[in-house]
Amino acid sequence: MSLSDLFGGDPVVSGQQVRVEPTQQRSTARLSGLLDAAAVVVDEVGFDRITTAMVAERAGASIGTVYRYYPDRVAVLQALRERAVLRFRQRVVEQLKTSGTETWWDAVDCAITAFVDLYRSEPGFRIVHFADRERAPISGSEDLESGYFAHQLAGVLAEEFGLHGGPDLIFRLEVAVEMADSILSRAFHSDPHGDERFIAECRRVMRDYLVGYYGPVAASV
Amino acid sequence: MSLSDLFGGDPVVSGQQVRVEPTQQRSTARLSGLLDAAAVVVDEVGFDRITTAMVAERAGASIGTVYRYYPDRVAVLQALRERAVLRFRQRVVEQLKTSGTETWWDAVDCAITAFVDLYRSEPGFRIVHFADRERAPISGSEDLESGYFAHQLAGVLAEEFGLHGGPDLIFRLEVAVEMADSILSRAFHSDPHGDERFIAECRRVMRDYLVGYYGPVAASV
DNA sequence: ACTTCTATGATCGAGTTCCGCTCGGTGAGC
DNA sequence: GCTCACCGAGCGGAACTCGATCATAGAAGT
Repeated sequence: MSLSDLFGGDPVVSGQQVRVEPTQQRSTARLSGLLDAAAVVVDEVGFDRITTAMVAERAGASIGTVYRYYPDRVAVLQALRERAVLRFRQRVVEQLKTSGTETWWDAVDCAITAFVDLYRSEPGFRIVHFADRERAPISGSEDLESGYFAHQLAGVLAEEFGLHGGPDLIFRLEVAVEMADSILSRAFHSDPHGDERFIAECRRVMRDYLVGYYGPVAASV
Repeated sequence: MSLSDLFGGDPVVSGQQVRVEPTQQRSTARLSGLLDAAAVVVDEVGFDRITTAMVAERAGASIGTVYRYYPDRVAVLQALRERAVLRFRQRVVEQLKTSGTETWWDAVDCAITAFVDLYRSEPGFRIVHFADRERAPISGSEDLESGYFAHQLAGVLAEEFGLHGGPDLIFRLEVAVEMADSILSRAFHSDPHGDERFIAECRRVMRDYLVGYYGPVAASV
């Protein structure tokens, strides 16, 4: 169970994301082009002022092309969100490899950093956010992005740093992810670069919360 | 500065909420009837599948009536949210009066309880949530519901329980409110009655977080 | 290899449907 | 009778469809 396995792959949440999987080369470019356009437009006009026509025009495509790939307006934004989350995971993996990761806190800290970077660099992410509660299926915990991510992170922390795994760890991590997401969302609400006070407080809260259960960082079990 | 002053009144956020303030008796009933209908419908079909026609029909009114009171579709949902938040404040005041409130923690605990009650009893609140980040003005902290509420709560805690007031207290309370909102949202996502594990964890997190800054509950100051 | 040739993927955009919202006309309250 | 409240057909615009048209990959022929 490598890091790439844990953090790669499709999110569980995705209903049928695209109507037709593109096979030709140009269409793959179209698809990502549509999402790029959607990202820019959603940043400019907001979540519910965005129209399919805007996205199409910005991407240099026609309306029909948008609907070839996405069943409706919101599906486009959902896809945008999912792509961003995928990039988040990749960034976490990247940072876990490069920076020396010795304790479980280093890993969590990496995730927070990646999250912040994502908010800063990914257009539209401020709007679509990390988890979409609205149209997630109302069943198990893993159907939520936070739950899914918590699940994965629990795997890493248990395997790589010997934290005691199991449902308790997953539960606490899900709580942690929810908290981090909300504080960081707040940090970026009024400040495109992220209010450092909230970001710092987020790290502190995460650390205190998890240390409370899993002991000081230095002597992780 | 009494409790009722602090928690009553209109939220700062509200743009023009209603177009015309109703003067006759029946129209007041219509207005709340519209919100009741909106609450039920939004629970059934979700935030962006709800149509003004649905609300009108469910309330036994016509389209025109909806638009007499609310400028657009989202304003209805915003009004629904604001009414719910108002009820929340009233509930907090009520509980602060009835249950013996001796320490600052009692007050915070009351707020959490009221929040949980609100999620349980207020239709549509699961969907419209506590704070509406999307269309809140992007400026100061008090423009957000969480910031506004934190501000008020800070006033109470400082005045009534002698906590050291000022911007730091407000900041920490805003972080606390954001965390509580997210954890409780999660608690109610898949369980209409609220997952007790998340609710309990919410209390614990709040307590630990605030105790870290303001000392043990027994010896407040 | 190099060129057709063709099945199918991809694109387009006018047209349809549906929804948000207006407004002039009608009824109810003071 | 004067104003407030209500209605609902109708308008504009956005979501979404669908058959016609173009592009591409890869097979078949030379």
